[in-house]
Amino acid sequence: MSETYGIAELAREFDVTTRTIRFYEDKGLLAPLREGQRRGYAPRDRVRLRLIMRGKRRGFSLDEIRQLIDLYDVDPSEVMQLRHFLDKIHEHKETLVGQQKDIAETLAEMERIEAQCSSLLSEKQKNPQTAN
Amino acid sequence: MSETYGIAELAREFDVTTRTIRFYEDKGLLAPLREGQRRGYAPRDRVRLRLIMRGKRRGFSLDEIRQLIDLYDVDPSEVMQLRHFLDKIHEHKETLVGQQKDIAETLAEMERIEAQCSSLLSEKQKNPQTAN
DNA sequence: GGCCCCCTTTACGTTTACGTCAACGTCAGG
DNA sequence: CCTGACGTTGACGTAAACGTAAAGGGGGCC
Repeated sequence: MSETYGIAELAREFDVTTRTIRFYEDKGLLAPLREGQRRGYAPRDRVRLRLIMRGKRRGFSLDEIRQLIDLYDVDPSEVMQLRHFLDKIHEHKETLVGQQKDIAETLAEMERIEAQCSSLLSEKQKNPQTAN
Repeated sequence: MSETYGIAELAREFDVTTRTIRFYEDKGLLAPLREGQRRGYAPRDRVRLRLIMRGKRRGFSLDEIRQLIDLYDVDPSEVMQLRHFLDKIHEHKETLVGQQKDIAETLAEMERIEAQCSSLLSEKQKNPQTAN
């Protein structure tokens, strides 16, 4: 009834080990409820875990990820330094835009190589004997 | 006259230590010339190093990065398995597209938070006394 | 009761990506 | 000749991010 997930459940859903999930808790990335001894994961923990995975895919360290999660987590009604908060958001946005540029460049190069390569392939299929 | 860089020179340019550069060589990511005992880095090595840094920023392991560099490095006239090569490119492209999506999502959320936050800020500036 | 499954903590092992230190060669300048 | 900057290899150290094994509690069910 309490609408919480077990650790194994969560682990299966995100395709990680329970060890990993506990490790994240150790590092302050997750903070599940305790039902007696057991951990109880609420929907918000699932959201957090999703954020963690997304961060990892982009190569952030767990430490960086924790800071980012904290951005999501701030209760705006209690924020003392809204400006400072906005600054951090701006910073992160710039990082993201930089990464987008990086990726776009790489993608462009990939497609250049790809085109060059597949034209070569079709050429070989026409006259397989021709060296050079 | 030989147009090569010293290791320290390169290290300064990319803001890494010489140790790091030698480490990359150990891992097969760089292959500088040898001038006697010393390493001589040609422009192509600089290009490689730039690729390495870009890969790292996106969270790829050195091993993955080596494979990607090899993609750039293949001499098309000697490629035996063009198809396999194209497959790898496709794979990598999909990873990149996935990352783009990740970033786009995050950016959207950042802007949502930002808007919400800055509207709160302007509200507080109008009547600073009002709690809640 | 016996078995299975899920959960717990503690603790040591592993891989990656370097840092750090030792011990030594080499060459230019004073 | 001495110092100092720069270079070399080799070996050991370390932080991050888990894996893995040990040792055990608790519940369900047949």
